[in-house]
Amino acid sequence: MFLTDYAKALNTTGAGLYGEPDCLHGLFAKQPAEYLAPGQALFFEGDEARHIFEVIEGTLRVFRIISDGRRVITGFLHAGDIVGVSLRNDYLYTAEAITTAKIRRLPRRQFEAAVASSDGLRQDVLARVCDEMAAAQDQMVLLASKSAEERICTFFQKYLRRALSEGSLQPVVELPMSRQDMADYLGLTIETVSRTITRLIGKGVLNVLDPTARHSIRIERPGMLAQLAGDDDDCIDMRRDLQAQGERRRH
Amino acid sequence: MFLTDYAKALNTTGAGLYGEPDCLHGLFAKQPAEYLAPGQALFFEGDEARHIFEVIEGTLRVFRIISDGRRVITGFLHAGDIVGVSLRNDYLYTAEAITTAKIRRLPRRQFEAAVASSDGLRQDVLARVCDEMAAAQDQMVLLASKSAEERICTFFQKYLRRALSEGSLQPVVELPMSRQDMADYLGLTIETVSRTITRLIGKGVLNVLDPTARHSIRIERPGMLAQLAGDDDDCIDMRRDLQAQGERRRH
DNA sequence: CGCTATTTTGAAAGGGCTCAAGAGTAGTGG
DNA sequence: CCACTACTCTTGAGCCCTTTCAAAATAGCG
Repeated sequence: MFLTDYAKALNTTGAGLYGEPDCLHGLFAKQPAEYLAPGQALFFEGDEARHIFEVIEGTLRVFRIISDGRRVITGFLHAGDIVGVSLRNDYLYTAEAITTAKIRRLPRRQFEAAVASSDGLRQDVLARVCDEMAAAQDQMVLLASKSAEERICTFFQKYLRRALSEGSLQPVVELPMSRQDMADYLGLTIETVSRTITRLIGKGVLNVLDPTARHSIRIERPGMLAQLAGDDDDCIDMRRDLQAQGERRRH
Repeated sequence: MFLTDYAKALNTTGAGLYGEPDCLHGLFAKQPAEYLAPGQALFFEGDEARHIFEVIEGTLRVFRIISDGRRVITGFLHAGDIVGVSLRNDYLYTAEAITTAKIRRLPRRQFEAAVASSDGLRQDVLARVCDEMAAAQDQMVLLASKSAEERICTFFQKYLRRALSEGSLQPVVELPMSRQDMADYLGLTIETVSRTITRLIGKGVLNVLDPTARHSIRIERPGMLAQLAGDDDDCIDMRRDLQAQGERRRH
């Protein structure tokens, strides 16, 4: 069975035999698509991590349930994301569809065989793991030090950037997730999220397009949003100085 | 020059030629040791990530300075830890010695060549990256949802586990870092850290061994510490039920 | 149109933060 | 040996932001 799997991996992924692009997307391209209904889980925390998944369409939330029953969302998955790479035996979290989602899956062994046999795939995997770690770091900084307003603005700014980089001509972010999802992701309560957004509307920073569609938000003042997000990069200049000070102090 | 590096990598690491153990530690073993004084930086956030490091002795803090000048510590490094793997072009954070530290370094290219040529090394790298992601997840959960007391207890518990697994016969944790370091790591202020520890001493959970050495802490009631840390695992049973409920609710 | 789920809004309480001062601990040099 | 200084840590009081609890408003859906 092991050998069969391995052979299949070599056949379907080709390891370069078919001249496929050396990227992960190509690996999944030939797998059948699967669909998840909103609220349906892709896998559960604690389950044996048998597959790696690529998200083709839709959005998923990745979360853990803690002892008091609350939910902590550690990230969202969007089209193009791969989930399950940086895991060992078991899934560390549950992944659940927010919208209807289209995904493809690959058995772990098959995935690993393909990656082991291709430099290009290895680089792609490494790059994605690096991005994942960078995102985790940013989230730690956000949770450790930012106010509710800064968290919300950082969140919107991230989605605004995504929308613009995907060619959107208008500064409008479509948020598939609920206010509760945002709260669980940002380490806040739903009330604080709601209140903060109301306050941002009051300041003229953003606006809800249509009361009917509270998930579409137009950013009226992107510059102000960036400021309120509170990670101005003009502090980089200060860092060396601060650290130099620290060293001087210590000696 | 590229070829030289690559050849050197193959020579020194052997890719199995010399039968070295297929682990990362072996990769670094032949590099010269370097020493860092307390407070000295190993590298700075934003620097080009030219090397991978292994910590041989001592403790380092890994942190970022945010725009308002505060410091967010995202982790500590101890003997046996490798730093710099899950990075791309630049270091995302500064790494700085807390105690005198002994480290070894390997040029990035050399490291990558060695890893590319050895299945064993690849597995080791993957395992470490997985651990790093798991730790980041745990930290996000801690920062998003735990009270000051829970954070402190979680922190002590982690160090207690480490001490016991390293063969310590007494429930004593030696904390090389300052209260300020703990605060910046746990997303609290130094005052809150201090007050919380005082309160825990009052409850009889722990004790500071010697006023002279405030960094040595004896855990008087490990069980109570675990409870107060607030991540009882008896909630796993509930998770399925809760999630099943969620699905029922949605349909 | 009526029901349910989600979101918003309000008032009160609490936990951690800020500001400020005090205590304990090296390290230095007379 | 002790005064002096610098630094870390502790303790105290008041305040502010977020949470909690409660209810109203709005949206989604059969």
